[in-house]
Amino acid sequence: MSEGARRRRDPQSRRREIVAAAAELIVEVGVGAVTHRLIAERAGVPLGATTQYFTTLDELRSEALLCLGAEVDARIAHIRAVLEQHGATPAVLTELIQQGLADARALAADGAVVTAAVDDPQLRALARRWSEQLTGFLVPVYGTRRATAAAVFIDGVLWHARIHDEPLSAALLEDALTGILRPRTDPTTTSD
Amino acid sequence: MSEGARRRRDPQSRRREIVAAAAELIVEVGVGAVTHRLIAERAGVPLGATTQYFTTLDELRSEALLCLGAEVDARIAHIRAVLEQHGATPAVLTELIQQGLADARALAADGAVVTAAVDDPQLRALARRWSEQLTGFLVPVYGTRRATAAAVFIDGVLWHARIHDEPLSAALLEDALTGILRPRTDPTTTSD
Amino acid sequence: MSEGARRRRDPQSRRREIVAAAAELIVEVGVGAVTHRLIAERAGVPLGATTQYFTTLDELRSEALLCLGAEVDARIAHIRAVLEQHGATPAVLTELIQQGLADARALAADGAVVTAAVDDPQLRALARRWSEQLTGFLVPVYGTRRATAAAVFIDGVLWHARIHDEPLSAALLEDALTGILRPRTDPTTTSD
Amino acid sequence: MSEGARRRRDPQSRRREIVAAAAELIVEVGVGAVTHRLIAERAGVPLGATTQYFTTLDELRSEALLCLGAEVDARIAHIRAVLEQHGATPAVLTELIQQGLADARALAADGAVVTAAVDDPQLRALARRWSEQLTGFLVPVYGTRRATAAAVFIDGVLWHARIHDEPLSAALLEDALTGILRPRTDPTTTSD
DNA sequence: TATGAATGAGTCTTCATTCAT
DNA sequence: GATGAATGAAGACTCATTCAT
Repeated sequence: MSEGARRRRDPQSRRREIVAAAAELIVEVGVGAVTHRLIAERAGVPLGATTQYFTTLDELRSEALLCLGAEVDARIAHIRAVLEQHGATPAVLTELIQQGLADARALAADGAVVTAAVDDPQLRALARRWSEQLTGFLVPVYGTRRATAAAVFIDGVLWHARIHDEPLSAALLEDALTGILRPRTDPTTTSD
Repeated sequence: MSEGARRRRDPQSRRREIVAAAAELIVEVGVGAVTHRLIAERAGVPLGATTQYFTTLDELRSEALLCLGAEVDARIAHIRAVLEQHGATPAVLTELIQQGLADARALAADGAVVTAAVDDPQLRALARRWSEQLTGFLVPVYGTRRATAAAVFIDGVLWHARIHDEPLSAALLEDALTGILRPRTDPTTTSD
Repeated sequence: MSEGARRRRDPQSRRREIVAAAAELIVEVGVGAVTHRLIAERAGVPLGATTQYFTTLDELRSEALLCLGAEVDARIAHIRAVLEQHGATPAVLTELIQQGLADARALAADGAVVTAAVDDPQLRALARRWSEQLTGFLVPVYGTRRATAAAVFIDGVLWHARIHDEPLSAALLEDALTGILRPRTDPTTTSD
Repeated sequence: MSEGARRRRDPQSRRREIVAAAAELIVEVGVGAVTHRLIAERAGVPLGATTQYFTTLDELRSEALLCLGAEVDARIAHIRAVLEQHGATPAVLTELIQQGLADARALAADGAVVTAAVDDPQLRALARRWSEQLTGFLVPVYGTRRATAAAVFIDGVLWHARIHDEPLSAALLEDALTGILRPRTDPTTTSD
């Protein structure tokens, strides 16, 4: 009847809220520091709710990481749209990177997923998706090799941002991407 | 005499063993998962020994991270030597990267330091040293901008290796580095 | 069902039992010697229960001390009632003191509070309450100065009892109180 | 040869220093908070020295408490001298009390002894000495009963000072002592 | 003899997980 | 089903005491 009661009738959304809270916390405090209590408080649900929907904290953590992976997908969708509309030129990529760097939360979220993936084989596929998809957008234009190299460089840029205070300049980014993506003069090795 | 006998008294090396055990564990399970118990077991010392030499687990962790940092320095010294002897060409860099990727332990150690640095301001300087030094070697030849870009790319390569099973090909690395480090045709922006 | 069965769920009274156990122990072994384990054992609850209800041992200690303070208040209420009914004469006070001395547990409890208060500024107010209230009852009859002096003397009597085996005689108490509370012959300093 | 060597040749004085350090610490942090390490640091001796001279921490603590008792004796000697020279009048006693209250360290030291004595039967005799001796000085003049009452009052004054910020006035002290020590008008109960 | 390293018992505290209500 | 109380296993840390050197 009341709002509280209404909410209680929707286990599905409560579950989602818990996962979302866990995901937030993973980004904020690291995957190893999330606890049932922390999650319950953040989600605004009783402690028991966090064990009701998830057999194990580990399971909840995994689902939260999956949720962060979904966020990555959302950001990739945006990138794909921009690349399709404006073309995958170094200038456009540079602009996209700079937008990405400006979103500290997203940067931290991606970092958390990758960090967790290093130690957890199950997460590796998730962590790879970001660069795989980005590579996928670039392959039709530049071929697998250069596309991969560009994605690798962009990953390097993101890690640079996580441990430096000064961001890399647009000029640096664009120059490097231009160099990476330029056609080879030797036609025997053009793309693969 | 009996099994309860105290261990030999050699504080210096015991301390070193504990730090080494902690460093190993940081690399293996991540900086947030090391505990006194784990370290004591790995080092083969009683639990109390890990608290005798270090006021705080945090202090022990820091020292272990410093120890990993020293390893990084050792690797950098090797890189510098090679670059000075053979020249900092894309081919030589590629060869060095591939050597680096072959040492899974070193790769994981560097990753652990960087990962820890993301959340700990005190470690950021340590984590930056690797790319700063590498950049420093390249600056005299390529200028700051391209040197930095190359270092960023190489960091990207290392992160790629941490979450992929198949390594990047030498051709990809060399092509990309060649592109990143090539002289600009536009003389107004050559180096900085 | 089996021996591993959880205890009944009655948080309120369980909390009270823990505080009561802590209070008992403070009286018995001193505020500095109470530990979670000791309290848990005395209260007949598992160790974890003592930390579930109180964030900190300090918090538990405070609550126990408060609880002892409440006992003091109860005794004071009794004293007030007697004084109001029979008048605050030396004879009545002497009788009350002797009743107080007969209750070894109460004597020890008051001592524990005062002892703890010496080192802990937050407890000082609590420790002062006893003599302040007693003084308050006497002020209307004898004025602040003599009332305070009488309370101070009575405190001395209680401390005497804590470290002596033989109690002070009623005659001694009554004589001293008579002397302390007698009207001054010099009218210039009568009461204040 | 050096000063350090000379000191090492005098185990007796080193022992004394350790006991003195322990006594200081008991007064400062309470009898339950002294540790070997704390004592060693305060005394400026190596940790091992504190276990070399005393089988047990408890033994060291006891000796330190004895040492505090000796300090009490020294203060009593002073009091005796003053009382013998100026007479044990309320005015002289008041002056002495006020001197005593001004020495916060001594006040704390006496308190520590009494507090420890409450829980430790072995110390009770020590704790009683102060008031017994004071009583002894007054008995020849006032008789046992009034002398005891005065000593009890003075103890009350000292405890008052330990938990109040404002000291009792000289007028209050002198009035009370005058009342306690005055000759009884009824000759049947004069002294005992 | 003097020192301080070695050890393990014990302290507070946090939590995952279970399960009574 | 939903809640949060219950429990015990760790975790970090401190220290008395022992004993090699």
